[in-house]
Amino acid sequence: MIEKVSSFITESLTRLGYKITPFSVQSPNRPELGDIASNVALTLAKELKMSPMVIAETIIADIQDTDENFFSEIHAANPGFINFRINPDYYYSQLKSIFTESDSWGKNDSGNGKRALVEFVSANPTGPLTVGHGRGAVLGDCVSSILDWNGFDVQREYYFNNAGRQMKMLGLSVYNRYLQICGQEIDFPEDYYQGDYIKDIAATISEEIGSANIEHPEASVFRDSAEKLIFDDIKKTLKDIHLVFDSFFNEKELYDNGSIQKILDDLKALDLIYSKDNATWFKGTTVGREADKVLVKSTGEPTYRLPDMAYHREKIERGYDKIVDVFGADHADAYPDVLAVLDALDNDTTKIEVLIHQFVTIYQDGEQVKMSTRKANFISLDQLIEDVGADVVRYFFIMRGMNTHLNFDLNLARDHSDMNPVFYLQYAHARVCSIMARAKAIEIEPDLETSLDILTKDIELRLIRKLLDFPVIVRKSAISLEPQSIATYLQETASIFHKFYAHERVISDDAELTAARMVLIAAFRIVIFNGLTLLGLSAPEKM
RNA sequence: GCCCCGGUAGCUCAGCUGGAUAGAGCAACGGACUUCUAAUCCGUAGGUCACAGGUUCGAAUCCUGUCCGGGGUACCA
Repeated sequence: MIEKVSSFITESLTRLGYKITPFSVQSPNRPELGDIASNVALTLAKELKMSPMVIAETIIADIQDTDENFFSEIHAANPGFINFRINPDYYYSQLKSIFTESDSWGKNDSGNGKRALVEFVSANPTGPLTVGHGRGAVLGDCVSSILDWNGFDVQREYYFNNAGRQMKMLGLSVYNRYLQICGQEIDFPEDYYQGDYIKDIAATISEEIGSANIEHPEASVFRDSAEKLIFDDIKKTLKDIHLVFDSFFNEKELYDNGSIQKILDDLKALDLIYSKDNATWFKGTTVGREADKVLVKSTGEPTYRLPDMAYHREKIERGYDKIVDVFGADHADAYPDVLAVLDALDNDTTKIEVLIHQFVTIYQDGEQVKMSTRKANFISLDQLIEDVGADVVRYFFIMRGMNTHLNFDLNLARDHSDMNPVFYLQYAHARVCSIMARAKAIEIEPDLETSLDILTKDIELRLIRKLLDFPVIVRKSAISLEPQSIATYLQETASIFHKFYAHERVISDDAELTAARMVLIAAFRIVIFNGLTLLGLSAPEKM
């Protein structure tokens, strides 16, 4: 609809010989002004040295010439806006197309089947997923769905590293707990993993092997069992939050296939690395970065940056058209180095889009809970899901913009009452299903042959217009990659429906009106269902 | 010090590629269940959009500076 109005204006400008400058076409805040408004005359005023109102009138006169009964009214308003009123017949016909398209209403093919890779979570198997991981998990999943709805061929990938220093520490942490279980009095080192899950793993190992490995801190059983048990736990958590990855990528591959070495070789060929203090440094400063960074430590181990670089190059080489990374704010400083190196190595980094989400702060009983995998006190994502359910967790994580700090009030989330905004959406769906079930029982079903021009009440037209916005919202979300916009839209749409419900009856003695409203609510059900589905939320038929 | 995010109603936050009178939920107060689900709806009240400049016909939105809060600034990931 917006596109349609937009092209009417553009055609008119061309006919009038006006220069085509960027202008807005949107629905105004105040509905009484019109269905669609444009500022085109205001933007042209300076260029044409004419009064905006005069320009507006000129354009209106010209547009009316090409009118195809699409507009019911066009008028100019101070200081120079053009307000359009759309013929309700257009809305009625569009409403029916919602019904026809059903499950695919809202989808578009602007992605044109291009391949997109979304990398997220990517937690190493050193402990259970935290609430912080949860935000990235849900965000990444919803972003993937958004791209999917916009016609991309999407792959969800989890990147992990099961080697290196962190894993070594994990093995030793388990070993030390194992010693304690075997009855030895030792001081558990402060910089080891403190969580209770380490004790559980140690206990499991002790049951299997007894005290056989007391003398063998380096025995692979500690590290390997820990990795396996923790990864199993992570995968269970992902499943519980209804998240399915298409691929898990092990950093080890990058060593095995030589791509890490290749980054170093290529950088060396470009004279972008040097040795200092027995370590290998990247010349960040010569490519515009603030500081040089170590890529290979004096111990010979790479820092995390190096495999990240190799991994991103690998992703580009795999041929994706769009590569999305979802990181927590703690990674914000790392990715520019990665991009800088890829740029220097002549890779197309415009394909890479990095989404940074701010931290999650958990409040419990009015008190802030600090989270750290290494320390004992954190609330795992798993516990959270068990507490409040996957739908609530998912919704809480995407209902706020990703770059604001998220205050997650546990007590509120646990509250299964009307405080919980997820239920507002789900209740709207359950309600509409209930009406439809009731209607079906008396053999009334939505019928596309129904004449809809009886739907003239303000609340009905508001609802129709809102429903028709859904594809626009989906399309916009592909640009912002911000699932919150979908959530906000659904809240607004559900609100209009609830108001409609409270004031008007669907099933009544008026057969004509009943039939028309059946089409309306069937269309609403499709929109709310599709929106919930897009966000990975369930759409219950009863509550 | 430097970098990144944020500062909008009592609280949690929308709105931010500039548009017409700044919105929602919760909390407060007052109403609506013999009715298709009251997990809902209606009403009242609540604002120097952190502050100061600037750009513009027009700024919560863009620019600069200041203040406050969070995060980052490792040969940890």
